[in-house]
Amino acid sequence: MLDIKFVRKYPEIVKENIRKKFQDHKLPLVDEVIELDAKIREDKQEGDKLRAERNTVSNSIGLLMREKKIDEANEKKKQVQAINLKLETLEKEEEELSEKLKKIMMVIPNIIDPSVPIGKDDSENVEIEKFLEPKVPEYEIPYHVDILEKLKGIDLESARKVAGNGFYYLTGNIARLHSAVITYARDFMINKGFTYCIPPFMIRSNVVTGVMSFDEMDAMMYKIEGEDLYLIGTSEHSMIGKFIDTILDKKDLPYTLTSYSPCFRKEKGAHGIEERGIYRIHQFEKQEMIVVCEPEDSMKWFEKLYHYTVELFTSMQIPVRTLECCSGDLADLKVKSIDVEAWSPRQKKYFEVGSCSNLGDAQARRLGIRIKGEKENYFAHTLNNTVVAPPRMLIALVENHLQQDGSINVPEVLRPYMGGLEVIKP
RNA sequence: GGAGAAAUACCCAAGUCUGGCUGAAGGGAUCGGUCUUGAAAACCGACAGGGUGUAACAGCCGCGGGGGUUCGAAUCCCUCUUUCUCCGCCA
Repeated sequence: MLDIKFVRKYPEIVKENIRKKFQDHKLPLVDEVIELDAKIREDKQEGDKLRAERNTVSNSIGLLMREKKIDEANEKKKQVQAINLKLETLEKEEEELSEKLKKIMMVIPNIIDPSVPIGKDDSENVEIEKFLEPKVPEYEIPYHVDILEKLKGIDLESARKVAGNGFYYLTGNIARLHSAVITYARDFMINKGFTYCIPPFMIRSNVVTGVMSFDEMDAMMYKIEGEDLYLIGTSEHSMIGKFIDTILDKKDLPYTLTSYSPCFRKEKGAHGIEERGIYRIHQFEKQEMIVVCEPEDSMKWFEKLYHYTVELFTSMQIPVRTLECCSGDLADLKVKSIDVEAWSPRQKKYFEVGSCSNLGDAQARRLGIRIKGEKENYFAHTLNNTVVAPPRMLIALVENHLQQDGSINVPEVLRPYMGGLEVIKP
C-alpha cells in the first residue's frame, strides 16, 4: 500500500512501476485514485466547516439554556438540525469515496527496488548465487515418499483416513529428524541474536484482513466454526499482527524475532495439494524470522536474512541457490524478494524451500506500524523470511543425504538433537 | 461457562452519578532552555495520535473499538474487545 500523498505527487513513478510489473490494466487506477482523493479532501473541508458551525451553535444553545432563553435556543436547535441533515449526506459520500479509494490503493503495487530484474513471470526470475556443489550420485534417487516409507518414517495412508489428503504422519527417526531440524534452526537464529517467540496459532479476522487480501484469505485460511478465529497460514501473521496500530520507540529497534508455529493452508487454487508427497500440504511446521526496523536499515537486513537461510542449509550440507523474483512475479506488497532453493538430485533442479521479502513501509502503512520520530512519526519497514519449513526441507535433506543402501546420513549439526544418531537405517 | 467491577494521552490520575467555557485538570517521566566550573535542585517551555487547509493563524477528528440518543456525549443507551475480582470446570 502506497502513501496517497506519494501517488498525488509522483503519478508517473507509480505508473512506470505498474508497467515494470506488467500490470498495464491497472494504469487507469492511478488517475482514478487521484481524482477520488481530491474529491474526498473537498468533502472533508466542507464537512469540517459544517462541523465547526455546529459546534459553535451548539455551544451557544448551552448558554441560552442557562439563561432560560428557551425560544431562542429552540430556534438554534433547528439551525443545527439543518446542518446535521447536510452533514449526513456529505459524510456518507465521504465514507463511500474513502472506501473506494482504499480498495484501489490496496491494488496499486508497491514501488519495487531499482535492483529488481524486470520480467513477466517466474520464468524470468534470476539466479543470484549457488552455494555448495549440486551433486547427482551414480545411484538412482527415488521419490521422497518412497525413501521415507522405506525408512518407516511416513504414513500417508493413515493420514488420509484420519484427516484426508494433504496431511501426514511422520514416525520414528524421521519424525525426530523433523523436530531436530526445527530445534536446530531455532537455536541457529537465537545465536544470530534473534528473539525466540511462540505466537498464537489462531488469529482474529481483523488481523487476517490486515495482513492479506480477501482472495488470499479465501484461498489459504481455515476458519474456526462459530468463532471469530482463523488458523494461521504462517507465524508471520501473528508476529506482524503483534505490531498492529503501535508506535514504536526508536531505542527498541530493530525487532528481530524468530518464531515457531504449525501452519495451516487450504492451498485452494493454483497448484493444489500434491497427491503423493509432502511438498505442498495442508499442515506443516515452520521456523520463521521477521524484522521490524528503521527504513534506512531494511535493505541491509534483507541481505542478512536470506543469507541466514543459506547458511543454515549449507551447514547441513544441502546445496542451495538464491533466486531473485523478477518484477512481474513479485507480489504487490513487496519491494524485493529472494527465494532460497534447495538442490534436488532426483529432479536435477532446485526447488523452493524459503522466501525472503522486504515489504518496505507498505505493510507497516497498512497495519499502522509507526516509529516515534523527533517531529513526526513515520512508518517502519518490515521483512520476513523462512528459516526452515521441515516437511519440505526433509525432501532436500533425504535426497541429498541418501546412501546407496537406502540409509540417510544425519548431518553433523543435527546429531546432538538426534541423541547422537549418525545414520538413519531402513 | 456464571456473577460483578473497570478501560481517559508514555505512566499515574481528576472528570462519568447530575450531558454544555473539559476545544480533558493535576502529578510523574521524557525532551529543550535558564541558572551552575559540572551536576542536582529550582524555574520557564514543549509534550497522545490522525487528517485537511493556510503565507501564517484558525478550524476538524480523537477519552478501548463500533453503533445509537441529543441542538450538543469522556459523561446516557446498545454492542464488541480487553483487564481485574469471585464462583464453576479443566489440562
